[in-house]
Amino acid sequence: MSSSKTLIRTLIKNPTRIKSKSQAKQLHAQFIRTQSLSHTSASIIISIYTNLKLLHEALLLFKTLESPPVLAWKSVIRCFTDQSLFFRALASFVEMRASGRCPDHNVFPSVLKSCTMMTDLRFGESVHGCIVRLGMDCDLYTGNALMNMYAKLLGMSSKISVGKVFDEMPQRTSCDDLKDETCIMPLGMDSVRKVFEVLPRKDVVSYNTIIAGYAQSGMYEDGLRMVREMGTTDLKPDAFTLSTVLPIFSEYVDVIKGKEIHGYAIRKGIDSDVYFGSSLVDMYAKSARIEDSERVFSRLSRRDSISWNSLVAGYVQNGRYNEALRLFRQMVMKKVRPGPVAFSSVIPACAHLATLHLGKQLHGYVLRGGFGSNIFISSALVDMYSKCGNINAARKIFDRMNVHDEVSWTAIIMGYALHGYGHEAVSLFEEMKQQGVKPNHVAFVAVLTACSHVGLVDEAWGYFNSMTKVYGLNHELEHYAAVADLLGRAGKLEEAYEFISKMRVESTGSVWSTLLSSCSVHKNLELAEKVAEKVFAIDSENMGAYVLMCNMYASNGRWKEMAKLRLRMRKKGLRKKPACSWIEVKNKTHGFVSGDRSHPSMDRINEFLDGVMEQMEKEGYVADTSGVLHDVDDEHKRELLFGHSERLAVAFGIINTEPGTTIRVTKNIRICKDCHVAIKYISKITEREIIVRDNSRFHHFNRGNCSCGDYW
DNA sequence: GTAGGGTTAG
Repeated sequence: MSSSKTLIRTLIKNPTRIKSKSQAKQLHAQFIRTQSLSHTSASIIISIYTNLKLLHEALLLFKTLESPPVLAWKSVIRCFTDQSLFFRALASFVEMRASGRCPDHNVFPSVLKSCTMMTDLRFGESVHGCIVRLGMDCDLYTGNALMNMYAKLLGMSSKISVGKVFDEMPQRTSCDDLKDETCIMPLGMDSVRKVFEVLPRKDVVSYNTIIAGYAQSGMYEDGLRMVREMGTTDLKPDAFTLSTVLPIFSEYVDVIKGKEIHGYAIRKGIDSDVYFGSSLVDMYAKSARIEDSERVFSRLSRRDSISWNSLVAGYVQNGRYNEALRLFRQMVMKKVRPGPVAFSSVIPACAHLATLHLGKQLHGYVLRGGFGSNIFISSALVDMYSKCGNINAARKIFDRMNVHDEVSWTAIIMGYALHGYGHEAVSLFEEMKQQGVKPNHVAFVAVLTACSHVGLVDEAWGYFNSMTKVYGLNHELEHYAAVADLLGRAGKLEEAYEFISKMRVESTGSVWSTLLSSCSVHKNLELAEKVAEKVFAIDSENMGAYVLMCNMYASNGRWKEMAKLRLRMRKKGLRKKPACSWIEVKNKTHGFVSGDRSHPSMDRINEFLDGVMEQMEKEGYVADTSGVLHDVDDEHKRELLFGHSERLAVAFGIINTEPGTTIRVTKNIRICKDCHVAIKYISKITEREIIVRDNSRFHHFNRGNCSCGDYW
């Protein structure tokens, strides 16, 4: 190497010439040996150390400088930012200003990034003031960083910490120009737009930043407008642009536009990008094209935890719960660590499948991973425990949460509603409002469902009307359905019929079939026939309606009508979905199909049922065969009843668990009336708490009673 | 200096 002065001159021009860590250390040693380590040369070495990520060495050398020049300051600030030590980066910036050094345009991108990461908008605004005063608001990199900061911080206004950095700064009085600077900025994306317009030259990053800002604040049309504007310049969309734009089409469920982007990405060779790949998997899944998601996922050259989770979440969104769990397991086996988002995606799969043991396992993972206080996960857990039949565990998690939002409130309210504790649900709804949390559409579905399950007609009307009058929410199909259900259950069948006929949204087969089942409960065959025609007019293949009508004809002895209806079913190729129930015993799920005697424990089950039957009859049980739709004699009907899947599952549970263990059974269709009576007796005779989840709610059987109060 | 996946209902 030539003389130190020449070396310095060469390095100032191109400090990246030093490529290895040992080279940098050698250079440093050489300067010390020749006693030529001036302020300038030290700064250059600091900057070289920073480039090579030698944080410790850079800081040590920095500390030896009495009055560090700008180059040294900016290296150190960048160093801290790169190492995610954002507070220290900002503290250094304040110290630098206090020492009278004037920052150059290389300093601000790091400083602004630190403000963004510290979520301190006030500090960021004062830095912006500083930038304007130094005339650096036209600098491309600085402007891009400013846009990013405003987009992130103004978009999350409820979560930002105002002036946190200043308050913690020990020497804050020595930096007056920062402290007093307050920019009065317009809110939200307007600030970003303003910065964007000031920039004399824009690059791809400028466009990407503003597009992402619009996309993340839900201003999709403005985002897409910027993409078009970008097209009129000679700047071309890159991987960043595309992975920002695709989620807009997921939101719009516009698979045509999404596919166009996919095609463009293939032509540009961007389709293998991990970020873009995850957006693509998500876009196809949200457009109900899960096979396309699978195809994209299988072709990804590299997969990180987000790309895995995009497909897991996609499966859940499309109701493919077992596949979601399978993929999640596969991901863990491949040593890809699931983050908090992965848990909040996969836990709902357990909720839908009612697999308590898997849900509990995931809960364990969550706690070990330190995600116990994540509000998304906690809400999902509340829902999972309640759907798996354990409302007490759900309540415990709810009570331990630090903050409750409308989603967590709704989860617990819906939980109580489904378990038949309608009054508790209604009072929680009131508590939510009291605490200033505004109920949304789903919260109203929950509270109306609660009213419906316990027959709170007046309260339900109050809530239904308050939606539009107090909260400015539209009535959606689900709200109409809940009220119609409520009227029907309460026996106000004609009123319910009128209500559905006058709904302001298009009715569906399911709304009418809810009323149909009320007609069946209240034995109103005449109205049922009218309602059934409504159902078939909308949905001619509605199995539930066929079965209900067949049942009603059967219980009225109208075998001819029943046969006609069955013929109609057969012509359409419809087959009755077999009733099945399942139960978890020792972490294994056992399924039972009505009338199927193939389970290996069948002999023991029958032996148990025969024994318990004797006692039941002593206590006054009489088989209610009215629900059996077969045209056979009563003795045969009784036998058919005893083969019902829920009864088999309950019996299996009792003979395979310790005395006193709670029995949890899940059934795919509504629990049968006679089984409901029988299980009440069984709970009393065996002294067991038995919880049956059917397709609409939970029944807690205890000491001969059921939580539904026989109102379901 | 820029990007992707999440909770409640149906």
